[in-house]
Amino acid sequence: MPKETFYNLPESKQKTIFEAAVQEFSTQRYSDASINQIVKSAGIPRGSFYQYFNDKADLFVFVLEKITAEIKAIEQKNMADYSDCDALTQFANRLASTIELNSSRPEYTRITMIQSKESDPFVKKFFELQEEHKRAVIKLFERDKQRGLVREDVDAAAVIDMVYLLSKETFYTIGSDGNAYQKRMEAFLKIIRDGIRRS
Amino acid sequence: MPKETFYNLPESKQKTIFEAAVQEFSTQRYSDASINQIVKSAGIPRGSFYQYFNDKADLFVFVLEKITAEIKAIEQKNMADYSDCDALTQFANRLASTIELNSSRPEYTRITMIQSKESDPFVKKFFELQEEHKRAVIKLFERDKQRGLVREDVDAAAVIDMVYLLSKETFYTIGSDGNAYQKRMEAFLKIIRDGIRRS
DNA sequence: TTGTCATATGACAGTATTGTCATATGCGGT
DNA sequence: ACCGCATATGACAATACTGTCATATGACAA
Repeated sequence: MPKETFYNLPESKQKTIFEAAVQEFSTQRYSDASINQIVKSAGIPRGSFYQYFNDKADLFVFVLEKITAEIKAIEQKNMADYSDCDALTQFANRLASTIELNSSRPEYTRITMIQSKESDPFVKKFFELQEEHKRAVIKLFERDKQRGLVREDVDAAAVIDMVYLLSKETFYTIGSDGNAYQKRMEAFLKIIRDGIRRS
Repeated sequence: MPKETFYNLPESKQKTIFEAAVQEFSTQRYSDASINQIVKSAGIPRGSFYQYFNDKADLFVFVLEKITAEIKAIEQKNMADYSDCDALTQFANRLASTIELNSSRPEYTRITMIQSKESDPFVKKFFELQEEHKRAVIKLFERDKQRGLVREDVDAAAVIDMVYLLSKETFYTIGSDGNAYQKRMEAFLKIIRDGIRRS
């Protein structure tokens, strides 16, 4: 948590520091990210930084919480439009929300891409698929099975893990090009859809 | 390439240094790996290291080439037994060779796991699916289509990318537990198989 | 004007890294 | 016994990083 002094700062200065941090964390892994670089880019003295934040971890959490909040907001918004679709479509759509953010704030998604490769458990936990979310999607699969869209024997958890993993990695490698991502994921999803469909 | 002085060393000492490097690269990413740590663990003075190798990259290439050669050897051996299987089975089997190595030399697979997350392009290129391999597997898919095992409209390249990606990531997250890996990959492969099968 | 207090600042200590280099060592041949 | 050469060695320079701390600054209140 940033110190009180940070919140006492004029908002413009808060933003300058935040943006400098975003810039650094979107190009360097957490462990490689340099406070020196951030203060230089924000144009504040090194000493001041430690007046605002306890340490690098403090800043990192601050930045990531702000970003994940934005992603969640977009996800929520998109969720509504798809509430009647099959489980796979809904899940894939939720993942695609990141792509939407990519057009307005590409640095945010770059942070996701870079930091999700960090092995430090402290960083890792920000990028794990929440068990709670997973359970919700499994429920959707149950509904699909009852509807007769999906075969009874399909391992829903495996499908979810698969799609999550494919999406994350595809996004990581293809990165900025939202169209290419969508196209590739469609190819993957087609195969999976055919694999779980009731014939 | 190691310098001549390295190869002039008694083999036991060469091995000691190699093992020390394996130890370091199996626990630290390339950029974080420390020559200091390696020479300490090998029990040689820092100056000597630079007598044997030009720099860290030199050592890294040496270690990785040795390891990939071993993996390839196991792959070749396993290939033969599966030459009549369908493309997916053969490809999955080839990937599983890593698992076999895992039981005899778990450090080697740990290197694969850790270093494949490195963003440095110099490191990255060691872990890319070779285009040449990919083409070979696509040919196998063509055969499967002719045999009537696989639907004509299936995008073979997508299937390969998918399986490669899933395998790599599953191995990375599950890691040491070969059984769990196999089980998980079977769940994934079942879905894909059903997705590409000719009904 | 003076005093107080939050904040600003950059020098500093401590630590780690890589690659170089001058010198020491020891072995093989003469 | 001696010489020369390949190799062994650790001190060193250069660099980068984090977090701390004593002091400077400037705003506001009395």
